[in-house]
Amino acid sequence: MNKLRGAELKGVEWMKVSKEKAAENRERILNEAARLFREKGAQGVGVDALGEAAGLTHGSLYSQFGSKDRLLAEAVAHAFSRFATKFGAVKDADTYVSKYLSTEHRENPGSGCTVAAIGSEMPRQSEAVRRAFTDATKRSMARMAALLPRRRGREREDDALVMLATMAGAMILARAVDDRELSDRILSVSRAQLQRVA
Amino acid sequence: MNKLRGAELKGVEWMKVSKEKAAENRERILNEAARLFREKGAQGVGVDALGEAAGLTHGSLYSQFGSKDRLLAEAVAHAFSRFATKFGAVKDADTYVSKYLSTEHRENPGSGCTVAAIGSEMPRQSEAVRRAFTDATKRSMARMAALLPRRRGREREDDALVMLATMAGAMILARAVDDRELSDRILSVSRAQLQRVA
DNA sequence: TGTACATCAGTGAACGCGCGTTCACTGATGTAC
DNA sequence: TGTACATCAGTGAACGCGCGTTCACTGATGTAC
Repeated sequence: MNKLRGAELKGVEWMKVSKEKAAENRERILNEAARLFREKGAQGVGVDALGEAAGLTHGSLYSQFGSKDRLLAEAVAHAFSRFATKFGAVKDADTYVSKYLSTEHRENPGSGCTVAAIGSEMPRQSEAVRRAFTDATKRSMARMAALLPRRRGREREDDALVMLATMAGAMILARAVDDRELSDRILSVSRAQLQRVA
Repeated sequence: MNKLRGAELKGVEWMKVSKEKAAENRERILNEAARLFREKGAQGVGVDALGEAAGLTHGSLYSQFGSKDRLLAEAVAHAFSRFATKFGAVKDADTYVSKYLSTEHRENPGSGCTVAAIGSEMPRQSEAVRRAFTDATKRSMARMAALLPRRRGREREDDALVMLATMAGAMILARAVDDRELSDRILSVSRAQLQRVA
């Protein structure tokens, strides 16, 4: 029963965690939650599985976050942020599109775009979760707009919004269909069209 | 306890349903399931609620469909089909885009596009459900392609796929964000861009 | 510096609840004669 | 056409299970003196 993987250091059986260790645990919970929610959906993963993935019991989630819903809200923000980091080095829209609409991204929703992974579940989420999602979406828009060479200001943001919608929609469709050929085709024709426009 | 709304005709308390009545019940279950799954997600609605919405008990779902999953598979096909019917009279891509990317559609997921409503839940569904989704997606592609004036054959289908992806992605984003202004903006800029292309 | 003790991250048992599914039963329908 | 009975759509109680949450407890950490 006593797993304690989160605190198994120095070989002792049990050890109350220091503030530093608690902060590490929190980060680990967020990383695993951000992955699991994207892989299995908000309702597809329970508090036991979330705790276990971080090497802790479910009770620790309540110490750190208070409820599953508040963990979800923080995990959504975390997931967006981690995904953005993966694209931090990208300096042009073409590269962004290629990377986003890749088979590598399609096969790995757990480390991928949050919109593509759980976008259609958002209307049914709490206010806190939707606020986190909305704020992150606005940041995505601004980041995408910065990569677009033509236009400026509001119109550039408009273009960024349509690009984000197209990429997310294409990835959702590509992951949803049970036909490899069609899935590949959705990715490649969307890539081609976006790179023609950008 | 004894509700029997599905069979309350002629004022009698109980009456075994005829084959005709059973077929009507089946249709009613499918209509309600197609609505509820789109409104609440595949995991967001249970067999009790599904039965009750059709005026029956959950047991009747098992007589008719055998399991919740098989009902979901049939409901997905049904939902796509009913949505397509709403667009049956549309004769050009511009009108289709306007109707799809409308606030009316955004506010009514239960009678709207299945991709927009539960698209990102599809990768986690059973083979039967995904097959129903995939078949319906192919039909959507063919129908959309038929509305596109330029190009032909495979290239026209390619354009249709990108349009479908953009519309679904835009609707998912517009429904997900907790900011009316941004939501309206996503719809209008996507409409503008698609009508420029089509 | 050493001692006494409050703090609080994490544990694990327990809770009420709703889930999907099973099953014995009901009784009008629909059919065999 | 009339009678006897098999069929089967739908009922409702029961099942085992996993869910999110609560809570008394543990014990090293971190602090007050």
